[in-house]
Amino acid sequence: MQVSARADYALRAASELARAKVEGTGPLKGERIAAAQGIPKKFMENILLDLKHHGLVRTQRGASGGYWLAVPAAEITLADVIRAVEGPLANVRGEWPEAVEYTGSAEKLREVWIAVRASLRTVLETVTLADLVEGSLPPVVEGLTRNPEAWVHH
Amino acid sequence: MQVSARADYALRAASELARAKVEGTGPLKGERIAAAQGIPKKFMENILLDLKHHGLVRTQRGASGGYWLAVPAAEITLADVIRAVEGPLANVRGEWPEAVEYTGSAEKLREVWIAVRASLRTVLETVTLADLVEGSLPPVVEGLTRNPEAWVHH
DNA sequence: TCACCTCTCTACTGGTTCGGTAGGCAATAC
DNA sequence: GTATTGCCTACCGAACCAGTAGAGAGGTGA
Repeated sequence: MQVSARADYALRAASELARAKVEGTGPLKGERIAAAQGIPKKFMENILLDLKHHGLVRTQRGASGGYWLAVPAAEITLADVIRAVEGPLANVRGEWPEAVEYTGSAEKLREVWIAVRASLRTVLETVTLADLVEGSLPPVVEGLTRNPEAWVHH
Repeated sequence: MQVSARADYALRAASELARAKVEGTGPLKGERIAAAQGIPKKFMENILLDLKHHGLVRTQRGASGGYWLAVPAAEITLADVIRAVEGPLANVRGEWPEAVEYTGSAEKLREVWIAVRASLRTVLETVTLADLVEGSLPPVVEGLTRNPEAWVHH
C-alpha cells in the first residue's frame, strides 16, 4: 500500500495551484511550482499533463502562460487528483476488489477489500484542495488524526 | 495503492491454516494449501516462510509435517499477516507518513496520510483470521460493505 | 541404516514499473 | 520573428515483482 512519488507530487503541485486560485493570482509557471515543492521540473510537467487531460487543470503556453485549476479548489478532491495520475485508488493484484474471486475459507476477503477501498474513500473523497489551502480538514478526517495512536508506526 | 500478489496469497494461505486450526485437523501440507487456493507452490512456501519468521506460523518437516498457526486464529489480524510479508501497511514514497516533510500549501498532506493509514488500520487491524473462517466480519467493517456505493469502482 | 517426505534457504531470472531525463514541437506574447 | 512556456513522445537505468530452481536439513517409518 504505497503512495507513489507520482501521486505525492501531483497532490503537492495541485495544492500550489489551489492556493493561486484562491488568492486570485494568475497562472502559475511550471518552474515556480517545481521550485516551491522541490519536484523535478520535467517530471512534474509530465504529471500536470495528466491532470490537464483529466480536465482538472488548464494551461496556456508562451511568456505569460502557466497552469491553473479548471474548477474551484473546493470541487476537486484528493481522490480526483490521485485517480488522474495513478488510476483506481485501490486494486488487488491489478483487478478491482469486487472482481477478485476467492474460494473456501478466503471468501470473505473480497468484502474486506471492498471495506478497505471504502475506508480510503472516506478520507480521500472528502478532503478537497481547498481544505489543504485553508489548513482545515473535514471533521471526519480530523477525527482520525486526533488519536495519538494514529501517529505511531507499527 | 495496490495489494500485491504476495499479500493476497499470504492472506489466503493464512485463512486455510486458520480453518485447519479451528477445525482441529493437524498440520496442513504446502501442497494442499497451494492447491486449495490456486497459489504457485514454491512461491507460497516462500511466503509462509516469512510468516514463520514473524512468529505467526509453526512448521514441521518430514512425511507427517506441514504448517499450522502459532496462535489462535482470533489473535491474528489481517494487518499482522500483511506486515509480515510486506512491511508497513502504508507508506509515502518509501517513508512513514509521519516522516514526510511538506511545505507551504501542502503542509496538511502529512495529516491526510496519517488519516489514510488510520482508516486502513480500522479495517485491517480489526478483522482476524477467525472472522474469515466464521464468515462474519466485525460490525464496523461490515458496515462499510453495506453501502451499495462501496461496490462500484470509480 | 535407509528411503522418503516435507519444509528451508539462497539465488536467480525475466518482465514490468518507477522515477526521472531529453529534445523537438506548438502556441502565445511582445 | 524571437523569446518563452507548455506539449508530447521516447527513452533509460534501477528497483521491484512474481515466480522458479535446487541443494540441503530435519523428520518419519521400516
